[in-house]
Amino acid sequence: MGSCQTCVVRNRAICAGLEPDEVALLNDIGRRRNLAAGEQLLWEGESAVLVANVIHGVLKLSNSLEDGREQIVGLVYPSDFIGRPFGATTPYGVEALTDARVCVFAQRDFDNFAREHPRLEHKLLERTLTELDRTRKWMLLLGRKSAEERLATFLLEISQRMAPATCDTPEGQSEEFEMPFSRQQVGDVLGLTIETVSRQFTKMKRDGVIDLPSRRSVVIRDRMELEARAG
Amino acid sequence: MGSCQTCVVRNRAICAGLEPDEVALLNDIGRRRNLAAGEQLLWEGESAVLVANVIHGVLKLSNSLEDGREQIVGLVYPSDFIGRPFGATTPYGVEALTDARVCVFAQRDFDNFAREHPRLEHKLLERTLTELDRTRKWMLLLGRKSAEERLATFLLEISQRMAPATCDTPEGQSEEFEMPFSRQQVGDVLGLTIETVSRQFTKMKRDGVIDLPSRRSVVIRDRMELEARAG
DNA sequence: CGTACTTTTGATCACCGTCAATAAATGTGG
DNA sequence: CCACATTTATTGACGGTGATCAAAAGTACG
Repeated sequence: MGSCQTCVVRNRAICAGLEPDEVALLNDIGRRRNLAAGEQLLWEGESAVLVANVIHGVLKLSNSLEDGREQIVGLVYPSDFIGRPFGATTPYGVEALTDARVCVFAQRDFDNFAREHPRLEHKLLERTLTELDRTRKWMLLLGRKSAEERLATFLLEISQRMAPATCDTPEGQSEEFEMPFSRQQVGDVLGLTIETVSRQFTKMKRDGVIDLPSRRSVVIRDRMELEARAG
Repeated sequence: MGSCQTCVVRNRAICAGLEPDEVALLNDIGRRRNLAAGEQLLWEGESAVLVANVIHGVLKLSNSLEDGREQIVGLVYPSDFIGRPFGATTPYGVEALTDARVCVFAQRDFDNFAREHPRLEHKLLERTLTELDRTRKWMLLLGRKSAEERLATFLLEISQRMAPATCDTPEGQSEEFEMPFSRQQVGDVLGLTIETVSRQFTKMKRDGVIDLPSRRSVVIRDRMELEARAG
């Protein structure tokens, strides 16, 4: 079923930089799991039983209100970490947006391993700090940007995130990509309704900033203009 | 000028749980600094030169757009940690909302100390994970809640945060407190304009949910109703 | 007491949400 | 492979919430 030695994300995930014997130990306590698109891995508020690393696929982290309003609070890509170590409850739901493959650990096992391996904790700390920065930048979008600015910002962001999936360059941006999101999910990321998202897509296409060859594919025709519209 | 041994937040800040000799070392690399209300400690985008712990006072973390729109992305209270360890640039501005006292460290010194003291890194990791959870919960507010729900949620939150300042109980909530925020700053936290904030305050007062004895003081008259309005 | 700042209140408007209908894409069974 | 059902996205009409602009009231401070 695969091991850490052959893992495709071993150089980018938190496991990177561990000694071979440490990797072997981590291999023992983790196991691989496949998720179908739409399958839920963790539920908001449940006790925190497991953590995981993404091997491939895209997942969403979301918070909801009782009346059904939902906000996606994070998107998770290959090599990203999922879950809440050292905590009692999972603070958000986790659901696969595409078919995905993850490397899961019982939270207890992972916590113990982490405490004994400062190198791993350090990696996790750096990752968490980066994620906090990203999340706070997103708050500016949610609190202060218009619908057009939100969609433009979002398209620029995923054009970067989707790029490494196709080629091996760590940083880059592709002018043409498939979104792993439905319109509803784009709305849930941006704090907008599906109708507003659709109208903004149409407007940008009409203005020649982007092209929409199919439902979920986007072509950036004028990146400068898109950046200008991102606010 | 004060030392770690006599520090009022020593049992709650990241220093908690360190051995006496470790505390002494930390004492050597840090220094105290007083900030006047409105004084800026860090600027968004500048190189990350220092980190700090709050001893007393309240500070804001904020992101801005070129055109002046601002979003407060975090509020920092006594014993909280400020700054971006292990990073090149400070991702947000930090400004004192009240007169404040902080314990500052050169980022280099702090990073080195942290790497050599896993106990400290672990504390920092737990703190960062908790902060990330709190931040993500706030995204639901910014993305999906109405103005009334936002203000109600905010008042409930600060009634909790302000409580420990007056008494020694770690967890609690006071029905009467002074806000360290102007109306503009409340707006910057909630992603609303000052006028909308003011109108919502007036409405809640008119409805008997809260009372506003003075500019910055709030009395919660009907906590149940306030919770109902928080969504 | 006068000046400057903050907050409140009012009037108006625009953006985005809501509700509804249509269109397009996807899936299913004969 | 096509008819049909279902899901997803687009488009339209309309209304409400919150932003904007403007003025008045309240507060702080010399």
